[in-house]
Amino acid sequence: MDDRPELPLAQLHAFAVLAEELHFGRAAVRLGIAQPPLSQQIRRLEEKVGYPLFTREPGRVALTPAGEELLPAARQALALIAKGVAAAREAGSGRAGRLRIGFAASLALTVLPDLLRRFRADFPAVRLDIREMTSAPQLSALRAGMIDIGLLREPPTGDADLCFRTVLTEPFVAVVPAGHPLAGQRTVRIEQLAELPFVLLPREVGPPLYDQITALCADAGFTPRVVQNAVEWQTVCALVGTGLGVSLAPASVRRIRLGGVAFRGIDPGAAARVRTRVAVAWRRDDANPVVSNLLAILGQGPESGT
Amino acid sequence: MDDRPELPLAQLHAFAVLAEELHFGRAAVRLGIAQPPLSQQIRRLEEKVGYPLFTREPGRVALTPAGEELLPAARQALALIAKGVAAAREAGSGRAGRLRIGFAASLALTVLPDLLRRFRADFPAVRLDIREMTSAPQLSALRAGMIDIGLLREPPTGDADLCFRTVLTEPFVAVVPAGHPLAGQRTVRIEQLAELPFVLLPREVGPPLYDQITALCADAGFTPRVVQNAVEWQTVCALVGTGLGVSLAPASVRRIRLGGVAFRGIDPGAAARVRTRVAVAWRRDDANPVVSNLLAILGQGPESGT
DNA sequence: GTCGTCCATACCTCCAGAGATATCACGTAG
DNA sequence: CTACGTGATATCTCTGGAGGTATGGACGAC
Repeated sequence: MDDRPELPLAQLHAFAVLAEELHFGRAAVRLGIAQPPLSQQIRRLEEKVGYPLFTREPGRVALTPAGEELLPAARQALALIAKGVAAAREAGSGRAGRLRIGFAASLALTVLPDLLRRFRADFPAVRLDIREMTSAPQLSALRAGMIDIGLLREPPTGDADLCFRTVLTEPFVAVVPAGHPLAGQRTVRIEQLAELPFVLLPREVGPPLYDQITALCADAGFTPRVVQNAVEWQTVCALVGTGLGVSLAPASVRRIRLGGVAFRGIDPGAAARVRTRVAVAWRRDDANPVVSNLLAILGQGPESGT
Repeated sequence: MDDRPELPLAQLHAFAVLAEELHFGRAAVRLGIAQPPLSQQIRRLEEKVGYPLFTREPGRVALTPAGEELLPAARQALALIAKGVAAAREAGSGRAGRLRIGFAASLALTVLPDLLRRFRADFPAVRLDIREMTSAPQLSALRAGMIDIGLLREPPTGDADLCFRTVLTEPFVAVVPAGHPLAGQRTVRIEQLAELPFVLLPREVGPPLYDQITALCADAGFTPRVVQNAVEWQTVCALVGTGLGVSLAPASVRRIRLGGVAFRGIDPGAAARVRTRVAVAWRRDDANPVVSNLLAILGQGPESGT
């Protein structure tokens, strides 16, 4: 069984104030109580400590050596607790604390910067830990409590522990070497990619997105011949730029500025209307108010004018 | 009016223990109470903070961000107060604290070392500030609260604010140059000093002692012709050693080992029975228990065998 | 399903202590 | 001397909260 401190904090506060004023009357006024209760508080405290803390010679109140020893401890403890409670309230309200965000690399150029900027504007005291992760690891990191927020593509549906909300949807674009004949067209039909070598993300990085891309090809009557994998879209585009092959990618890869690679819209038709979804993910039972605050900001929709 | 903290320290303790155990049952056992009261304590604390501090998912208790912020503050504050109270008790009992001692230089060779050694043996945690001061300044320093204990010669009587207790008495000795004819005698009669130049302390350093010495001379039928003042007995003896003159000094100056100076007892008679008193002085109203402890040690009398 | 674990809730007792007012005791200043 | 300032004491009220027991509800293990 632990030792139990039996000093009410209120008494220590009275003690600290009296130690400053060295005058029962004035100290009582500062405390907002009458003088006799203050005398009692101090007496009780002295009883608990076991030794007098003040000398009361008529006319002058002074600290005893024992009081001298207790005073700095009392002051520091009071300050610590006041600060601790304030910090806890900040954290409790979501105005402060920590938020660990995992994001897919391709989003570093689109939704992420805007989101971070707006969140930081509203909650400057929240420490943001952002780390780049592909989609599948985000889901397990969320479940393990390693991150609080995930930003990923093509969220799975019907997850028991996790919630998702779509942040934006975007169509696919064809990624072709700049020198390739297809780069000369304004738009590309998916069938035109049928015979070409493909550069794609490995399926494990994000199965739903991979499946969506292969489904696009299947609808066009072929199975893409993947000659090269890369775990980031930046790399995929760079490889396409070397002429290694072509790819199908979410439209936001257009933001990647690389020489030797061209992005072309998909030709009108069913395929052009297929869009990939970017979603935010969080634990369904996460009570962290910082998470709610971030979701609220996302809920306001993208800032107008940007 | 000051802000008044309204967190009982006991609740913070319960919080800290629960934060370690993360289990209401075990934490309650450690606190020595039943589980429901602990739940209530935590609930009350959460109400006062305004936000939940723990998440209670069935099977697992965990800290919320707010609890995470509060915990270190609570821990530190509890430790601080425990230490502060312990220190106050040490100081209150006189086992720790500070003691400022003023002492006459001539006592540095006699009562002071023994006293300090014995006091430190019993109260090793007390910080001793010792400073050399002549008698008169000791009295004002005591009254002003600059020192707590004085060690001086020939204390005044009937002081309203200060108390004195005689620590030892000692006879006077004649201090003569080693080469002087008087140094050849086993004892000296005071009359034999009548025509010789004197080296003495200035009267201001300790009027009663000075008056006592001149009274000795007056009883022997002469007024000493003082040719040189020195504020410390060490210096007086050194000057006597140079042949400048002779002196009458408390016997403990024999401890001063200097070449060229001889100490000789006073010849039997009334003068040989005159003794100077060394006393300890303290404020009558001083409640500092460290002072009482030192006086108690002095009260035991000098250690036998030394 | 049943049991066991674990925390919350409800309800009760009880008292320490916070607060107030009135008064006393003691010094000091006029 | 009286008046005032200051702190301690006496006495009362009242309530917050600490503690208990009994029980409920949710979940997990088997």
